[in-house]
Amino acid sequence: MRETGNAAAKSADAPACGARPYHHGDLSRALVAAGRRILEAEGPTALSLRAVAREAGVSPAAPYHHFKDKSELLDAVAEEGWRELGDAIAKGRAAATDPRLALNEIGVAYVAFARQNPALYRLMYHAACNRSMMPDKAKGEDSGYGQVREALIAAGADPTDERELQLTQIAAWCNAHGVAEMVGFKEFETLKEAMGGEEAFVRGILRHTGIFSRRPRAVPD
Amino acid sequence: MRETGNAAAKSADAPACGARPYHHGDLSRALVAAGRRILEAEGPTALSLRAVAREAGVSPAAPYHHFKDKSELLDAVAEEGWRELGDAIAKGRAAATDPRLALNEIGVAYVAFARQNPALYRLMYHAACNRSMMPDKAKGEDSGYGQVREALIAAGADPTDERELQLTQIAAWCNAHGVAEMVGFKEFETLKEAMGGEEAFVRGILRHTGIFSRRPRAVPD
DNA sequence: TGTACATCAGTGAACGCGCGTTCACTGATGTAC
DNA sequence: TGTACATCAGTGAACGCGCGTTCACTGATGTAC
Repeated sequence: MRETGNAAAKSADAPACGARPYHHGDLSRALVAAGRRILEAEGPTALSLRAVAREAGVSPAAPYHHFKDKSELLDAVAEEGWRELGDAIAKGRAAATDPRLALNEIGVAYVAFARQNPALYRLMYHAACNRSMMPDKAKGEDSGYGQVREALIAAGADPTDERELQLTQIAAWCNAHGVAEMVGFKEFETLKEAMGGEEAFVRGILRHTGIFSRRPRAVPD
Repeated sequence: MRETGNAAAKSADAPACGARPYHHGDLSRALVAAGRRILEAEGPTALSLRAVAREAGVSPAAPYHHFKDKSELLDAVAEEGWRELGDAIAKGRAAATDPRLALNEIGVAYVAFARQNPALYRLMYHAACNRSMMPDKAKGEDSGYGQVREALIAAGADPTDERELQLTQIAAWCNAHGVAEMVGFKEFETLKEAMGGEEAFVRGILRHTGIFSRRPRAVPD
């Protein structure tokens, strides 16, 4: 079942060697990757510990050398998701020429990520629901959440009014989450096509949620 | 296990009789109710067909006389949820004195419902994800979705621009969904308390999502 | 009003399944001397 | 450089579990005559 002639597993901290060692070398990482593959291909209900081990070509007991239990493995998958979401947002933000439009691009990037990884996104949401909202790494400046804050300030939000800033930040995040989860509904298919595709549709919705098209000061829209 | 001396099951279409008949009389309804109870008490993972039958005091095979399979039963539970959400929204809408504020009250009522029935709300969302967005009953004028549309028009939205109206309607729904799902995050606990409770917090977020505090024409906020 | 019988809505035992987790084990690795 | 040994990271068989669903059954109901 195990193909020993495979490409070498790439390890980050263990010394990288040419041939895949008997001891997998980076099973921890491989399991997370396998989890993502299952998530994308077969959906969240198929994401069992046994399935992940199977997908990674390893016995069902092997994961226990790397994760305390199933939920710890799932957390690791979710954490990778948060990291990637942060990257996607950074990319979207960088693509905006005018800082006032950055927030809008962040929204589009957020929704796009969730749509491209729907099952992963659900898992991330669930992981965030329990314990803290997001893993610590997703709270720093370069996290998606942190970037929204910076983009808001860059767009003209008052950085001295902490409460208002936080509320706006939360509202933006809620909006993006809502759009991300609902944009795939079949009900919207007709309108989506009439508008020339999903991205245009998403932009249309975001445009209506005030916050993403916020201007520095009240300006008639 | 079955207590035959119980209060009579109340049946809507079968002739109501004093003592609970051997044939349950309204098992279909009782199963849906049992499903809701499990959902609220033990969460969505506990919602198995067997658990529902158990909760209803009936053998695991009994539900098959009323529902094709598990998912049909779950759909019935979700549909009841959509009906109740519609009612909750109507109540919130009616509570607003000024039609311009109705949309805001709808948002608050929506979020409150989702927060009071979190597991049911998730189930509803899932049921809507597949098949059509919501059961047919949830699309009429008195459905939550339909009411948002009317409230928008009452608040001054242009009823002749169908596309814009639809986009606004969708945006409002997305916003409410996003807030409903994220407002419970532990991360927000501090801010929530500082604002004097969850409702104030929710109103604060909704106020920032333009759409719920929309005025007939552009007015500085 | 009484009886025969079809139909309905239950029962409870059984099926096969995949799951999370544990266990004693073993092969490979790396370190001390 | 060679050997002994502790440690690490796998194996595979087994556990008990609850699940969805099927099955032959049976008790209650309602209708025809």
